This record gives sequence, C-alpha cells and structure tokens, in this order.
Amino acid sequence: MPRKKDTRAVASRSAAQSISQKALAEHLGLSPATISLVINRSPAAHSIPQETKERIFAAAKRLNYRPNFAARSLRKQRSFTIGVVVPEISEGYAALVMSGIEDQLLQEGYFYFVVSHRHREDLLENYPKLLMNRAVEGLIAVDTPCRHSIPLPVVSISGYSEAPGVTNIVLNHERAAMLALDHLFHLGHRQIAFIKGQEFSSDTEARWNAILLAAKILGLKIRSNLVAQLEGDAPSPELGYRVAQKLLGGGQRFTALFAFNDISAIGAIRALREAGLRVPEDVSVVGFDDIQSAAYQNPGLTTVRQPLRQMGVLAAETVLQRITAPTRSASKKLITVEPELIVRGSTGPVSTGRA
Amino acid sequence: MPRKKDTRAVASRSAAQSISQKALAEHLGLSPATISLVINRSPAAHSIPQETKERIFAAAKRLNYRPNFAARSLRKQRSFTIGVVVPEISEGYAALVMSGIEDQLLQEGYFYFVVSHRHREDLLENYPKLLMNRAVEGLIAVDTPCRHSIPLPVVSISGYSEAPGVTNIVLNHERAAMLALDHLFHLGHRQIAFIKGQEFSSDTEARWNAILLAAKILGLKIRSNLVAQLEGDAPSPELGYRVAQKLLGGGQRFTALFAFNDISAIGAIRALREAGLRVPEDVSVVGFDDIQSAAYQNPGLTTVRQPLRQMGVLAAETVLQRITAPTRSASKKLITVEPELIVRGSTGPVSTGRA
DNA sequence: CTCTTTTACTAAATCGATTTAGTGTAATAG
DNA sequence: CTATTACACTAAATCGATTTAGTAAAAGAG
Repeated sequence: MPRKKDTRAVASRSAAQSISQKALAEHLGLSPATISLVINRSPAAHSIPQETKERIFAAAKRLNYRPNFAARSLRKQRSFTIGVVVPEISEGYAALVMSGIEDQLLQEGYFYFVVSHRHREDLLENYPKLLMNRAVEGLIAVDTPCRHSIPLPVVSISGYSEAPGVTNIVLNHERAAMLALDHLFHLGHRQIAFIKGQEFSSDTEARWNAILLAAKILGLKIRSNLVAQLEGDAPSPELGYRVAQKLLGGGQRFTALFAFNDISAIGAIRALREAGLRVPEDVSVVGFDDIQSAAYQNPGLTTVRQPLRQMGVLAAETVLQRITAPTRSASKKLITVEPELIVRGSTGPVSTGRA
Repeated sequence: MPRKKDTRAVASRSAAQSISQKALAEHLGLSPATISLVINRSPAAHSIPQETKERIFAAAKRLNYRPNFAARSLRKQRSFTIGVVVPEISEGYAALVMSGIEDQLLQEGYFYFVVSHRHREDLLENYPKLLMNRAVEGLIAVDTPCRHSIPLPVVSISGYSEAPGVTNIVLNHERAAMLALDHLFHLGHRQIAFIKGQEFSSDTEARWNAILLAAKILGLKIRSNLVAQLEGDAPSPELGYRVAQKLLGGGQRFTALFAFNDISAIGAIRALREAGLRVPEDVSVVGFDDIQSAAYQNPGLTTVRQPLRQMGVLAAETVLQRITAPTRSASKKLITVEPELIVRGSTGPVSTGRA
C-alpha cells in the first residue's frame, strides 16, 4: 500500500541526529584534526590526498555529519549572526527593509535575530544588550535611535545617530521634500497642510527641516495652523485619521496635504472623505515611503518612495563589510539614498472653484 | 563644554568587551565553578553565603561579565533559538504572525531566525537544513509545506502536514467559508465569483473544499466559469487584479466576489472599478485575513479575519512546550483557531436593478 | 647512502562555560 | 572527646570543534 510513499523512513534517516566529528573520525580510522582540516578546506589540508578527502566527504554525507555550531562558534569566536532592531514587525516599512536585509545576510552565510521594541523605553534599552549576550557580530537598527555607543559595528537606517561606530543610512530628505512640494506647487497648490511624524521617529526632524527649506526655496508660506503632528505609536492609519480631523477642525482651508508616511496619508484620506472632501478634486494628498498598499488605494496614493528594500540590502552589506574588514570601512559614517516621486491619482491640479 | 553630555565615556565603559568567567573568578579570588553556580542560581549554591553571592553579582556587573553564549550553548546542548520559515517577509500576513511569535519567544528567553523561501524549491529544501545546522531547537513553518519529516518539534501554521512530529495550527475553514457565504447569501447574492489561492499555498485546497461544502449547505450553485485561480508568487494585489479581469472577461455576470485573501481582493476591486463597476453597489467583495490595510480601503473591506497574531503566539507556545516537555505534548497534532467575519463597506445587498 | 624535503597525517591545547564529585574546616550531636 | 553533619568552596571532566606544532614514513637530492 504505497499510498503515503515511504518518505518517512528515508527522511528520518537523512534527517537523523547528527554525529560528532570524533565519531566520524573513529569510523574512518582518522583523527578529528584531519576531518576538520578537510571539511573546512583548510590550506593545511594540502598534503592530504584527494582519495582520503573524498572518503571523508562521503562518510560525512552518509553519516549525516553536521558540525556542532556552538563548538565551532566558541572556538572561532564568531557567531555569524547579526541583530536587527525594528520598531514593529507589522509595518510595511520595516517588513520591506527586513526583506532586503535577509537576502543579503543569508547570501553571505549569516543569520539574524529580529527584535521589535514598539517604542518602549525598557526594550530599547535592553534589546541591544540581549543581542550582545547572544554574541551578534553587528547590529542593524531600523528607524530606531541608538542612545549608547555599542562596541560593535552598527548600521542605522533612518535613525541618524552621532554615536561613534554607527554608520548611518539616510534618505536625501532635502530632495524628498523638494520632490513632493515642487509637485504640489506646480499643480497650483499654495495652501498646503502638513502632518509631521511623531516625536520619537528619528526621521521627523530631518524631514521637517527639509520641508522648511524646500518651502523657502519655492517661496511657499507654511502656516502654523496647517501643521499637525502624529501622536501615538501604533502603526495604524488611525493616527493619520485623527490628526487630519484636527487639521480640518482648525478652520484653515487647504488644497493639499503632505503626510509623514503612507499609513497616515491613508487615514487622512478617510477623514477628508468623511468631511465631504474629494481626493484629489478638493484636496491633493501626498504620502511618504511607497509601501505596497499605497499603489492599491483608491485613488492610488502619490508618494515619495524610499528605496526600502535597497536600504536593507545596503545596511546588510555595510555591517558585513565592517565586520570582515574593520579598518578599511570604519571611516564611512553616512550613506545617502535617493527618493523618487511616484505620482498616482491622489494629487491633481488645484481646483479653481474652491481654492 | 558639556554640550554632548558625557554618555560616550560611560557608555563605552559599560558596553565594553565582556570579560571571561575565569577572569572574574581570579579577580574575586574564587574559582570559576563558584561563579557559575551563583550566577545561574543553581541549587548547589545553597551553601554559599549571601555575602559572597552579592560580591559575585556586584563584580559581575562592575566588570561587565556576560557569559559566553557559545560556551554555554555547547555545554548545555541548548541554543534557545527557534527557526521560523515564511514565504515572504513583506506580506501583511506573515508579518502579523511573526509579531505574535516574537512576543512569545522573547518572553521565554528564546530568539529566532527567520528565513523566507519565496516559494523557491531549492530554498524550501535547504533552509530547514541550514536552520538545523544552526542548532535551532524547533521550527515554526508559516504557510509553508513540510515535505520531509524533521527530527525536531515543528509547528506548522496554515500548512497542514501529516508528517510525523508536526503540530498543525489551522483555521476552521468550514466556519470561515460559511461566515462569508452566509453573509453574501443573506444579502441576496446568488451569482458569486471566487478567487482561489495559488496551487502552492497550503490553504488553497482546504479553503476551497470548505467553500464547496458551505455552498452545498446553503443550496448555492457554484459556476465553474465564475471560479478563477491566483497565479504567480509575488505578494501583490496585482495578482488579484489580473484574475478579476479574467473573471470579468468571462462574460458571466456576478454580484459578489469572494477572494482568497485581502491582497487579491484589493487588486480585484481595482479591476472592477476600471470595468465601471461600483463596489458594493454592483459587486460586493469579501476578502480573507484582515490585514491592516483592509480596514483602510475605500470602502473598508469586508473580510474573514484570521487571528494571525494569536496564531503566532500559539505556535510559539506550542513549540516551546514541545521542547521543554516533549512527552506530554507530543500527542497534540492539530489546533484549530476560529475565524471572525468583519463586515465593512465592500459588501451590500444585491442591487435589484442589475443582478 | 645519507640528508633534506615532502607527504600524510596526529597529539594536545584551546575556546568558556557547566557540573559532579570531592575536600578541608567549623559547628553540632552524643 | 569523637562522630557526624553542614558549610564554603574547588578540581577536573566535559561539551565538540579548530589549530599549531610535530612525527613517522616515503620520496628526492646530491
């Protein structure tokens, strides 16, 4: 009755508990040293004849020898593991970055631990320590402030830190702000509302300064009663919804809204709609990040894209570089990546009837 | 000039390279054995006076002693690490599950490695092995088939597997299908289109069978030309968009659409709109999963919620249980979780003018 | 035929903890 | 005053690899 095929026996053999190097050595009538040299393709194995090497590889495969990772790690003082600190796992933002990090790290034979601090002070404080207890060889912090300096290569994405030993990967905020404002400006918008990021978000300040600069260059006035700030730390459009309501309640008219990120833009659109305003006919909305669902809003969300996946890849490349060639790469403190404006349906020319 | 505060010196001291147990022992004039017993709060330390214990703890803190993880891991034959296998990191689905897993694991002192196979055969084959090489103590597979049996506790979420040693966490598909169909049925819908999942998705078959069953119970006919299947493996609404276009092109009218997941439902809505159909006036749409952006579609997406976070927590609890109390929990093969219907704006009564 | 070099390995130290079986001293029991 | 028990530790084996220094035998040089 071969209904369930006989994968079971085969599998359980091939996946059986691994034997030790010593056992393998005894089985072959060799010493563990020899096994080690051959398995690791050490140059010291040059004098070992091909035939013996093949015997070793064959037996290793047949007996399912897998070097004990802890032993190897202990001896070599390497863990081949990186720690990744993110605010949340559930956000489109962090997920994209992580996927870039993963690609790059696994390719190079590293694994990574992820921890998410959800902006809790105690976790922010403790997680780096926990990761160090686990002997990670480097840290990637995504949108996370690095208070203490850490005796490890650290790469920070969007969390600009002056701490020594930190390489920062940041977006060209000036260009990002200019892309968005210039787009709105050329559509005729002069009354533009802004949603700033939360205090804790490391991008908030830089982005805002860039907006101020761009506005100045364009000769655009920013009214303080058209500026509101996200509050709360759930990664939900709800926050954008609330802050947009506040803006609407302020009484000051606006024909365009530049949100801190796509998530809040999505919430804001809902608030606008509920207030009877059409997007983009009455109010144009620009988001930030270009998370996946931005494209599938109705209308599609015009947004400033951050190359999130690429930033993840870059971060991984950079930590590994700093781990394997500490001196040469120690100097690079700042890596800038470029934004891109993605124009979709949520922005349009200012309507003469209303503006 | 205390502009930059002096966190630097303090930090670099407190985060300095850790010393070894032996060094700590010498510093205290004790033996490493004693340090170990005290630090680990071993019962064998009962005879050691409180004063000495405090001396040890104080020195450990002052000299920044951190037990070497590899050494401890080697000796105890434990890694306190779990492997998590997901199809993609970028999806709302996996992200929510992972966040549940993370919570639970970190709480219990475990870390986890994530790998994403993107449905590539070679990675599906290799990643479990790589994880085992890293000495993970258990595996959580999210929406991922387990071909081979693995000599480790395995918990599978939405990837039903008969392999020995696998605990399956599955949604009550029958109830899920019934919730959705019953909702549509009571709104008057009789011409319902369906988007099935991809072949490779482990949920596809079970969900479809449940739909067939629910339809039968309700006395609902399913027309084969109103059934289409997702193709391609990118986690993007694009797939739903394409398949909905195919359904529309089929010429057969329908007043409702039940999609395989929220992502494809979102894409499908766009296709419907482009075809001049209004949602929900002309076509009601039901999604599946309740990912975050479902609530912030316009209109909000009616969907069958899977308790994704909870499934992650449950999976983590279960692996840990199986690791720490192997015999007692080995028996549980199946854990069922319950869906919930979330009614939002994308479904409405069938319109008499058009149906 | 001796001396050097190469070949084909191995012994043993090491990485940094954990843990078991003791050891020497002090206190208490009988 | 001896026997026992409790106290306060420690020596040494162990986990499973890696790696350096070395050895015995064979090959090659002169």
